[in-house]
Amino acid sequence: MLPRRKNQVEEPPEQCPLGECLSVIGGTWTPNIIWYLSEHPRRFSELKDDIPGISAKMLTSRLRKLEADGVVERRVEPTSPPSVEYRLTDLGQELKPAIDAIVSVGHRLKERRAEGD
Amino acid sequence: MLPRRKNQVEEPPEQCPLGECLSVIGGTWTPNIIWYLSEHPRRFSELKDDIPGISAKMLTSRLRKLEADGVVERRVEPTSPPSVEYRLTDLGQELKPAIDAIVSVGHRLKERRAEGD
DNA sequence: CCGTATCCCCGCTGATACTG
DNA sequence: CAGTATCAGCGGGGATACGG
Repeated sequence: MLPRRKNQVEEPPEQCPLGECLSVIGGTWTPNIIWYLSEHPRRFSELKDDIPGISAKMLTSRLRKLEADGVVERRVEPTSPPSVEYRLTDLGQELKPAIDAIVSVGHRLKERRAEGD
Repeated sequence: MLPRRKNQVEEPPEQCPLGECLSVIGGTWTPNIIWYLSEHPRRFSELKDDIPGISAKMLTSRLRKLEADGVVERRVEPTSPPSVEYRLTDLGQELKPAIDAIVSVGHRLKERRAEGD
């Protein structure tokens, strides 16, 4: 039988660029990574240690995507034990207000639920 | 007048409640739905028409989840042609700053890419 | 008009083992 | 230390058909 080909749905014209930003910060671990990097640059293992539960694979995956999105810069220190530092780019810094806003409302959501909404 | 908010103390080693909020606005269509409802209440068909490409299934699914999250209220008008109106709750309104911040940075991401990033 | 039910693809994510 | 490779599972999301 013929392999059923998924209908190619054309991208819906986004009225507002919400998808643009959420495709950047929308992953499971991504916002946490950005949040930690927004404080200061960190090395791979530091991030892995700061974010309990994340696997090396996912951390790599997310960092690579963030690099591709131009929000994170990867800097290799050619020391004898190799060390790689990640930091937010200028563009990445612009995500901070959005992250902060999300954190803020996130707190209220938790409070609301704690109150037995 | 708003009651004075809790002091923003720095978060303990606990992770920031990004997931709390992103689990609410993190769906593919969810932010758009919230965005449109933040302007004014809309009916089911209006939303479906305003958001090109969304299926009834997803619209229902997202609206039900937003209801469960307490950010959207469903109001049935018992008219002869049945009509259902959705609107943001008070809690839902609190998401607007986050949405706005995301929209804002979303614009910059688009601009940045348009510049031949 | 306002949904529900079903099927199915595919990308995200985890676990584990391996490399420079 | 900083990753890569591979297998496997789950759940989001789309298409279609049907119900109130």
